[in-house]
Amino acid sequence: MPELPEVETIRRQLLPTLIDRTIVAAELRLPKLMTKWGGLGPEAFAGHRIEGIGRRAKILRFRLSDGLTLLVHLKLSGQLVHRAASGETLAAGGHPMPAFDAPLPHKSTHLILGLDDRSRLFFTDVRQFGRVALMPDEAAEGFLAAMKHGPEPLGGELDLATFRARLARRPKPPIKTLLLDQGFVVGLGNIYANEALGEAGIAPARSAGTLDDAEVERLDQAARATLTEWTERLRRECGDGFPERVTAFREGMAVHGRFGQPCPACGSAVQRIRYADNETNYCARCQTGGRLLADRALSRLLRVDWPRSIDELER
DNA sequence: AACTACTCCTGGAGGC
DNA sequence: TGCCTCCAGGAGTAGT
Repeated sequence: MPELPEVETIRRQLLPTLIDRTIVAAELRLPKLMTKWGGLGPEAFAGHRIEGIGRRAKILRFRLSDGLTLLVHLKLSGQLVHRAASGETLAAGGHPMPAFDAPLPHKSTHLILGLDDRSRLFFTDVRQFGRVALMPDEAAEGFLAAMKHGPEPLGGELDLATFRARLARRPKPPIKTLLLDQGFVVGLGNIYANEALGEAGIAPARSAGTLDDAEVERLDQAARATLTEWTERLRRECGDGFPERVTAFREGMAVHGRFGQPCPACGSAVQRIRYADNETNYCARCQTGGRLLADRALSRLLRVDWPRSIDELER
């Protein structure tokens, strides 16, 4: 569930409470958490100070003293909670289950880092998809480079020319599939890809190559704007005391998770299709790009549930 | 080479 | 109440 806005928000939450803390102990309760990505074992944590927290794509990158890097990917259900010795939650983010104020460690807490002020950082992940790796800096750089991530949408790395050029290289796949591909552009997951397509008014099943110049420009704008706006919104929503809202907050979405509810723009029911292994919500009236028939033919192949109202829309 | 389908997991929701 | 099935959805990998 955590996509770029959530991961970026967690990074900002954790930074002030973890910076300059030294790790004094580590307890790894689920070995595969650290073996899937390779790197050093949990015994290598002790004695290293946290000097910074960065981010590449959806991966948190902790810079540790003595040339070590800690990589953390929350995947679908990972969560990080920083608790003071008193039990007070100092910072938290990621999947909101278990609740951020629940007793820790939880049965799904897989890694606990003890810090020099007796606070602790808990990594909890009920579905065990998350990954943690501790590596020398150069190894971490190589590891990240091998992932061949696309450009970062926040911070100016992605612009219209770049977006257009990358799109032109892959004209065939459905545009939604491209947006989800971290090699195309990083940061978008199912939620924000749905929202970006909604904002741009482009049907998710269209082949990328069918987008005209204006649509490409709208999508480029929408992708960056969606991620930027939600990052800011989460930051504001978090404020100083509501970290549980980092991922729980979903009010204000136009199409994602709103199957059957009225599209905020035109009022027709938000539709649902399934492909690329996930659920896509979109408004069939606003997001056609004038290619409704082509979309419908494609979507039959993709086991789409078309609404009865679609025939009315075509008239 | 370029896509798509499957896989990793478990808790919660909904049907009966 | 409880059992079953489905669903959530990042991303690596296997298959076509």
